Amino acid sequence: MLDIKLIRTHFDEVKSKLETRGVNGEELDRLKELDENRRELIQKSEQLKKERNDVSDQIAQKKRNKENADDAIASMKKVGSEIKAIDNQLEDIEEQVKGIASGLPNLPHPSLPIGEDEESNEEIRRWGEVPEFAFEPKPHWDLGTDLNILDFERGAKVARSRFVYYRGLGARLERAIYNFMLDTHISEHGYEELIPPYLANDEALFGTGQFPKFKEDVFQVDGHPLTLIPTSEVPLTNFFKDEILDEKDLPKYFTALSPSFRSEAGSAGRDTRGLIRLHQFNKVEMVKFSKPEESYDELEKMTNNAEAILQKLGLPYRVVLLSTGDTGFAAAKTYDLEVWIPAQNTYREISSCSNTEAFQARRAMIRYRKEDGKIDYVHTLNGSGLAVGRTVAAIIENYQQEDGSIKIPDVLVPYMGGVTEIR
RNA sequence: GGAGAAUUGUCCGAGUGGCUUAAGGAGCACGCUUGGAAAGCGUGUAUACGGGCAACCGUAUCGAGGGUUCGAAUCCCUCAUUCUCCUCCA
Repeated sequence: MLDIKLIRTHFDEVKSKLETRGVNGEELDRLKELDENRRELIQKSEQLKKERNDVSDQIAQKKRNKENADDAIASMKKVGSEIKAIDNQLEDIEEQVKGIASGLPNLPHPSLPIGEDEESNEEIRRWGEVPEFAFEPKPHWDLGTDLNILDFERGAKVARSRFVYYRGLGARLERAIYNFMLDTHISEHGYEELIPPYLANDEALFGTGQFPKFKEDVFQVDGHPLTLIPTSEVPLTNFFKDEILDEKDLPKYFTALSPSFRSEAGSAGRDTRGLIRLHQFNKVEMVKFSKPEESYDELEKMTNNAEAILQKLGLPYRVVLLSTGDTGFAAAKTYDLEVWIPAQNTYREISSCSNTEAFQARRAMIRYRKEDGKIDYVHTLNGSGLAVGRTVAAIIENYQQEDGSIKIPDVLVPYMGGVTEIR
């Protein structure tokens, strides 16, 4: 959610910035009109309430003195119904204001390249050597199926398409990877580990920005006001929902492993094979709560934390700064980490690190008290560190050998009980 | 799932329709006192929204949302959470 006062005072600036993100300017004109209307009604209503409070005191006084107060009571009866009428109108307008305001994306940070989509994204840096194979590299779904460590057919049989079973050393590899990731973040990067709820209520999903606009992307539990989390960003960020933190407790870092559930409505036909786009996948998430003035430093550090995982795993990747049009709803600035996928001869997203500034904090009411006693919204950041399934895919493909076996990256060998390859 | 009790400010806690602008206490901050500290005394101590350059003023908030009333922390309804007992369960 954007600051309504900012929209009020810097209207044209906000409007043109949001237009770079594909927002229709007319919506903002309407919002401005509603906001003015709203403030007028608030003043009317509050003035009448003051009158009612004052006269009620007088009535109480008279009653105590055993005097007659019928006239005052009669006139307050009228004021009461006036207040009710105005408040009803106000409620209606506030609903409309919230309807528009909660659907507006965050303002883009000035450093973003301006553009409609991923075509305008800017590559920041590359790391690692893209492997040269003396043979035709196979896609991970063929390698995984042949090695009997991934079973997509049975996943589809028991659930539906886009679900998978990991088997044997495949399951162990997944577990090795996420344990390695969590251990690295908690012991080298200063994060506190959480195991969060995997279902969240509507308020939490509103807080991080999935609701009300992106309901079709998630799985909701029939008969319960709960949704399967599409990312543990939801329970991690909402951990401090409605709380006022102390400045000395900032920055605060959380990490968690969780499954993520996504309906993938609208992605029919894309990545239909393999581990890249499933309805359920494991992800190690990083979330930070930061003072506003430090949040962009924290974003760089968080991105580096995610990169450290790829580097230790020896997976080549590049860092991409998303354009205004490609940046997600809640984010002011996002770096994507894209890992090399040999069989597709391209880089594919494996992490996304964002600073949402106060956008989520305002929705979830996460604030902090400064040294001087003043209260302000924190900045929240989130990033994948990393998507575990896609990491498995990247390892299978980048570490494949001519005979179809997979070499295990050195850092994972201890987590694999000494296993150095899968064959 | 069934029965009962509870939810008040930073914390504890009083408060069954109007002298409650939420008593009292603790904590915290500042001041007085002191050689210094403790004790004592005094003052202050929430959040949101609206108005105002500001000082400040107004409105709302006693778990949440509705309702009754001129007026609700207080009465009524719905819901959430916590605790106790039963049931079930890993």
